[in-house]
Amino acid sequence: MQNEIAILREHLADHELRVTSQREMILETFLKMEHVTAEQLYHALAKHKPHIGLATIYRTLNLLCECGLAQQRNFGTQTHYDNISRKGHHDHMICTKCGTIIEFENCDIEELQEEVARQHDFHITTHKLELYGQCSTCHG
Amino acid sequence: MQNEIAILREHLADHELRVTSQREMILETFLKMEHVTAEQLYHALAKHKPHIGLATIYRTLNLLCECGLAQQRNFGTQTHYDNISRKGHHDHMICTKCGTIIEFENCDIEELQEEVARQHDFHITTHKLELYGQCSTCHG
DNA sequence: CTTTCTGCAAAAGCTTTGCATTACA
DNA sequence: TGTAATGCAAAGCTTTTGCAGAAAG
Repeated sequence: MQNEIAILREHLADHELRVTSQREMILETFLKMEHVTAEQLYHALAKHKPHIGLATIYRTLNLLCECGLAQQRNFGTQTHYDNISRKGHHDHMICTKCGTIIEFENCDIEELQEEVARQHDFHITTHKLELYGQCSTCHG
Repeated sequence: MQNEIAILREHLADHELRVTSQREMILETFLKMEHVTAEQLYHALAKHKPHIGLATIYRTLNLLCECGLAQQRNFGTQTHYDNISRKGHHDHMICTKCGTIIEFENCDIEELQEEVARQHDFHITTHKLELYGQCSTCHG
């Protein structure tokens, strides 16, 4: 966690932006949760003093994406934000019945992605893989 | 194309919905385009008589998703709709510099996805894979 | 002290919905 | 001739933006 805060601070310094208690508090809470929405963060921080507005949450989440700590995902109607620094890249299975989200990682798939990219002379910087279907409790 | 119209008609019949000139016209235009937005379809059909409203486009695109002819994708801010019946499933590389979208298909990746799903006792019904980066003309 | 940040409220986009009219079956 | 579909406009949601006051450097 100290590491992530350092990354954020460095990014802020590089862009002549300021370290604020809100930004650090949002990052701290973000790191404790998984594929979170802005709304969820807002509620998680509701008791915080001083009060943190939704606009600040969005602004800070965009900052986190810029410095490589977070990545946006569009599962349903709302945008989810994923921590990609600590756990490394991972992908998702989404149960379309109960909404459960299972995270997984697979190096072989990533390897094949690189191969496909090479065939098209394309340089991958990031990717998103989502499997939709039914989880074990939902397909009887 | 006759095939897709048949699929739509069957879906409509099964659900006691009606065949209309708008629905068939929207499907016909949809099949001619790639990863299209509702807005783009609306403009493509602007000259059509009678005039087709944006709400009808959205309603019909949702129908096409329900009967397996289309799939939603969230590339940027707008939702794109993909034809998944004729070409089978395919995935995308998106150039973050120029916005070019390259389509590809890779059976080996799909094979590995099934394997990962089996490990988690998960049944895949559909998936989305997007590779972000720079295309050949953008990475010098 | 200057410039950035914040919270609030208003605005902006995309998509959905309500309703009167039109059109399918 | 009854029910569903359409077009329009209004509403709904999520996200962004403008602005005056607060805070960082």
